[in-house]
Amino acid sequence: MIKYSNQTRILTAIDCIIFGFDGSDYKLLLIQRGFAPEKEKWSLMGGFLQPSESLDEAADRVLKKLTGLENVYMEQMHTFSKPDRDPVERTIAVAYVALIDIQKYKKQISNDFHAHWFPMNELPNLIFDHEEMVNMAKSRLRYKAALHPILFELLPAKFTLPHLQAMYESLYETNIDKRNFTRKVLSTNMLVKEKEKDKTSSKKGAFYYSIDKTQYKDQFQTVLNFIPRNEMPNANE
Amino acid sequence: MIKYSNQTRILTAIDCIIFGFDGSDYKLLLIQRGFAPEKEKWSLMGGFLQPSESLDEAADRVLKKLTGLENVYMEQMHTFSKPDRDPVERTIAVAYVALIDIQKYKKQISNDFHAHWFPMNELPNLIFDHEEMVNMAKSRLRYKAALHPILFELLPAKFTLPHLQAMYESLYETNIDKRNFTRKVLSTNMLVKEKEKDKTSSKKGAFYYSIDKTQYKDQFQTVLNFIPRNEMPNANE
DNA sequence: ACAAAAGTGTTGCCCGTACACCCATGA
DNA sequence: TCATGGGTGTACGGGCAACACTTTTGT
Repeated sequence: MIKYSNQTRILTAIDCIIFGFDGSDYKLLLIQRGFAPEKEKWSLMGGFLQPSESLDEAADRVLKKLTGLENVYMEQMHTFSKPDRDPVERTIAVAYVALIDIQKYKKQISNDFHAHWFPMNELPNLIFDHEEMVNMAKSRLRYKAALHPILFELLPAKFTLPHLQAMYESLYETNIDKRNFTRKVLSTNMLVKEKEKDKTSSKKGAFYYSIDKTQYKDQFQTVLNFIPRNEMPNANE
Repeated sequence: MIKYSNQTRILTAIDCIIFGFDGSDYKLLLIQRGFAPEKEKWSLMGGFLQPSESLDEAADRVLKKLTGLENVYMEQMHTFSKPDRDPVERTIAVAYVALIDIQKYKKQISNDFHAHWFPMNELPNLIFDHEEMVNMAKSRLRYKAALHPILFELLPAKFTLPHLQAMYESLYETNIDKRNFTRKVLSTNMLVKEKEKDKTSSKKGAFYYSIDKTQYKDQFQTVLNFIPRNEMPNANE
């Protein structure tokens, strides 16, 4: 087969920005690079695009290799391309953002990569342009979560309303009135009240809720309003 | 310098989805390919990423080559990567969306590419996965324009309120109450009323307005509400 | 004079916000 | 019994949508 002539072929990398929420803080899953350059420095989990796979497949593969998880919420964010972003040789990097239930991950931890969950405000220095990727991902998450129920992807199967609210309050660094928040969230019909309570964080105990997946899917695209108008973030682009 | 070993290097293309608005219809600028494969078929304007440029620079270069325009509103949309999307050899394509004032373009037309503006509902068949790109771009434009004053990028320096309203009505295929629309738009302080009128589309004539660029930049990130709630589009991802 | 498009105000309703007390339980 | 966090209702106000007539001017 004839090829395009006189064009430069370069490497394509995938990097995954993996968010989790532990009940009070957002965390990022980072690895310690096992190969040069920048060996042993902290980095996003990544890999190179292989000949027979699409970028989405590559991202799934990379995420699974690190966490063991499949069918995780993940979407392509942005492609980074500064000519000198990788000092070894020219590489463009397609960044993916994944939101995972931090509990699920804990069971599947693979130690091959020296992975570690870092709280968002205590991130180590990262290699290459990975900090830029993380900053963009944070800003996009804030933007998107203000409009769509995307943060639910970070929750375990059963969670409490205070837990959910803490997740929003932490992301927007604000306090939300719990009566208004509860009313808004429940009015979407996306939550199902369970019979059991979570007694780990109070004496009275807080009822567990779970997601009504049908409602969730139907309403995922809807523009919501869990965040008071004044606290709305800016677009990032 | 040492390179990464055993990894596949592939071509990276840039494709530009170029939107215009002629006063009543949205249009897309397409070219007739001058080289194989699919020679003479209609296609998005594109090119290959060169060794010393970033993707943004490549997109600017490609857009300028076709239209002569610089400093145009353009942003990276998505990277397409199906292994067989280009039959010649594996190529990933980074799609950029540009919004241009169709009047400006007319003066600068470059005939090298047999370019033509097609109305959005009369698009020809496109090569490769370019239709998928266009569909995603349409859907993202609808989403983003419902929240941010991005469509102003399509307007000439002076335009009328009926012109502006037609642009929104066409994109959302809906009728908007002109009293409510005017009030909302003017309340942003982004528009400056000019002294002259446009008499081409009515006997009475409609006042020209222009953009207050300071206000526009300040408010670009704000979440707006020109579109009635019921007509709000869905997210696309 | 009439046709065709531009311009302009008011009302009602709904949604979003502010706000404070009681409940359940373990220690 | 008391301390801790969970759960609930109301009233007010602003913003959004619905709605129709007058103005201008070219023909």
